[in-house]
Amino acid sequence: MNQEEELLSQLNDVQQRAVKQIEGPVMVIAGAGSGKTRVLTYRIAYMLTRGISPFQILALTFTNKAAGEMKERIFKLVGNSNAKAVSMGTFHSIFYRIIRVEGSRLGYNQNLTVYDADDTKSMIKSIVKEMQLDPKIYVANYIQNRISSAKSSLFSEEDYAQNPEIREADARSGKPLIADIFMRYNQRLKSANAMDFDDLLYYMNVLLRDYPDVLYKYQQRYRYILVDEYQDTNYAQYLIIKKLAAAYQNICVVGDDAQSIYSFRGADITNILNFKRDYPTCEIIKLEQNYRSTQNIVNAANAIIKNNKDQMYKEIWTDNAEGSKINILKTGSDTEEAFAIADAIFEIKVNEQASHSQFAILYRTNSQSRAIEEVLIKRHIPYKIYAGLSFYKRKEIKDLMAYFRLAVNHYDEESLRRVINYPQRGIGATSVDKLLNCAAEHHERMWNVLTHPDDFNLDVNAPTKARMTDFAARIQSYTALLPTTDAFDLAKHIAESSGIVSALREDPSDKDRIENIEELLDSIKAFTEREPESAFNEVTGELISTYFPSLDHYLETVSLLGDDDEKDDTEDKVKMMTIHAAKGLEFDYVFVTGLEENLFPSSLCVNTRKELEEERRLFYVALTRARKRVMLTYAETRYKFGSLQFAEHSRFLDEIPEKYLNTTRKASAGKGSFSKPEKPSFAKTHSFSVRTNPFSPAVRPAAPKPTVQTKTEAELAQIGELATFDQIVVNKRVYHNKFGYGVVISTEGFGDEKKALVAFDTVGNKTLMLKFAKLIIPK
DNA sequence: ATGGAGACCTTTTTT
DNA sequence: AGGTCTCCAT
Repeated sequence: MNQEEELLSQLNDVQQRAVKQIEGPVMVIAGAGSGKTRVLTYRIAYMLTRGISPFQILALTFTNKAAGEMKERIFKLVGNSNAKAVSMGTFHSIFYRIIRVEGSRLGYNQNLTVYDADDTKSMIKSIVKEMQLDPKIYVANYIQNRISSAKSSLFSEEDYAQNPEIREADARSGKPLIADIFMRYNQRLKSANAMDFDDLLYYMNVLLRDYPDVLYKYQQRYRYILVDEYQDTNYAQYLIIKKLAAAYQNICVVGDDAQSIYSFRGADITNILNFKRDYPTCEIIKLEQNYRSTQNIVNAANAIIKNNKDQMYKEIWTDNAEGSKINILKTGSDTEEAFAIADAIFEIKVNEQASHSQFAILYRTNSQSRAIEEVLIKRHIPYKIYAGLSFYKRKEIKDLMAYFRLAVNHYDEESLRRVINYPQRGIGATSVDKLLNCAAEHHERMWNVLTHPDDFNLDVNAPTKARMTDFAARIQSYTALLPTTDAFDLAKHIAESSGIVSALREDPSDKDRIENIEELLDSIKAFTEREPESAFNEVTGELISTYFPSLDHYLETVSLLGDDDEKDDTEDKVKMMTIHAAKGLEFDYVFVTGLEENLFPSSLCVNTRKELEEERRLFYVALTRARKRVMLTYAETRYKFGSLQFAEHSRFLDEIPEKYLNTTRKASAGKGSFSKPEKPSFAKTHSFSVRTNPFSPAVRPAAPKPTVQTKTEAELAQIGELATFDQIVVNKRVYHNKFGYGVVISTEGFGDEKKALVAFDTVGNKTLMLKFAKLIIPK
């Protein structure tokens, strides 16, 4: 067999079609677990074996991880040398490279800095302050969102300011000045020689729109274009692809409309739904065979997604075994939910000889992880939370990187403001403010005022001025070292001479931070030693022989990196993450937790059909992560923002046909540790009551009517029996003659000294001395 | 200038 | 509950 035949022999018929159709527009609808990555990588490998130049191939992904994995797999198929020259990466990283080459046309210079969400947020805050607006009305997050959505839809700041709908919407929301903020925001970015993430896409569009030679160049260069996760593209991405592909029309998009879960970030599902309209001659190939999950899981997931109106027809099926039915596990509280999960993990581990690493616990929101984490610790179950704070977002890392950035780009004001007095060097807030105002008055960059204070009559005292000059000189000394000192040596030099490390050494509690800095330096070391990933001239494809691993190159590669999330599969740990984070991954045993109304679906996403359908797709994604088994859990009570909330089970649970479930959903009386004999509970009587109005401020489900008047002995007897001290345990539902219904949160002490903290539905938390408080256990 | 106490605000988030 | 931000007291 030749290489080509060998590649094809490893694919099913439909996959082969998707791989072989390399000319013309192709859309591959890849159901969950249908071998999407396989098709993409084999397609590229196939093109290479057919003699297509790797320089002509552009493969776009959403995550660095996806790009990395694909690269690795292609290397394995066709060898390093050929595959390396394929332009494969995230939208942002590929366009960032092009913008660095072409940026002078946009008024940017080579040392372009990319501002991350933290940078832009702090910039917005500072603009709001500068404009003397109320930061409680002009909330940074909100403004950030408005600007980001605008840019993703290719609205310039003028478009934004002039669009009547936008003006009206902003006026109605009491924030008529967002357009002005937007304008200043862009001015600041430009003056800082910086772009935000959205700009990388926005300006790429500008280049292709306004410079026909640029359009022509990249159309000629990228004759074969592949796009992963096409359902997640926003308008800016969509249009770039469309323009680049216009000349040769060799465009292959791969995606699954059923797994579109990022519309809140501007992803536009209509891009995939309208592909046929954009490319009437396109071939549509559906990968419908699922290789991942059992029949039960596939069928249940199909049944769920059928409830969505916006979708492309497809019939996902599998040859795999029927498999276990799905378990639904109802518990009294978030803590009980966690214990039930721990029990189930233990049981499955024993019964099916599974290892911890085969389990994943998924949730809608990160905040749900804590209760689970606490219990897993108690039960000595090793776990790893994939979440939240990226390494690069840690304060000490950002601080040090700010020095790096400033050394490369003196106009990077966010970095300048961050480190001008860190570590403390006697340039306090007042002085910085003076510097800022002075720069603003003269329409000058902060850096220029800093280095020439007298030219601008900067009003600070002589010692402060000297400290400022010192600081600038220090940064300049770093800049001078850039061309000759490699990234690691310079980074190390900066870490030490800037005083960051010594400042951290002073406080023993900062030991972790020092370790993080060491870790960063290690990774920079690895960068300097690594063979350059793309030492090609982006335009000509020429090999660049004079590549030097400098700190500015390091910043270029790292500025678009999320977390390295060493997905150490070797570690035998249960994995915990949000469902969003789980997309694209698979596990043998999957717990989907918190299946409660207002949590999943989220209370913020049930107002429109589109929102609800996205939540449903999210549920679909969650289910289809599992190879062998799915366990769905929900709790009747849960702490939310510190207070106890009652919950109904999620409507999604009702959408799973009974035949795929292990137990009847109302009374989980089956065997196995998931099921608990159902005790008379609050939820049983109330969980099917009328849904609460999502618009009403009281999100919590209807609680029993507050008892204003105290009741007689006889009436109390109707409610339940007087509790003994022993019966008062955590999560127990109780009734108090004055405070009404509540749930025990914690207890303390024993016998006559025993106290209980009770969360009452109407009057909040009370600590009660049990020998005085006559608590009743409701029937 | 700096730190501690209170007020405030909470989704998901590939880049 | 917990993290972040602001403001006031030192």
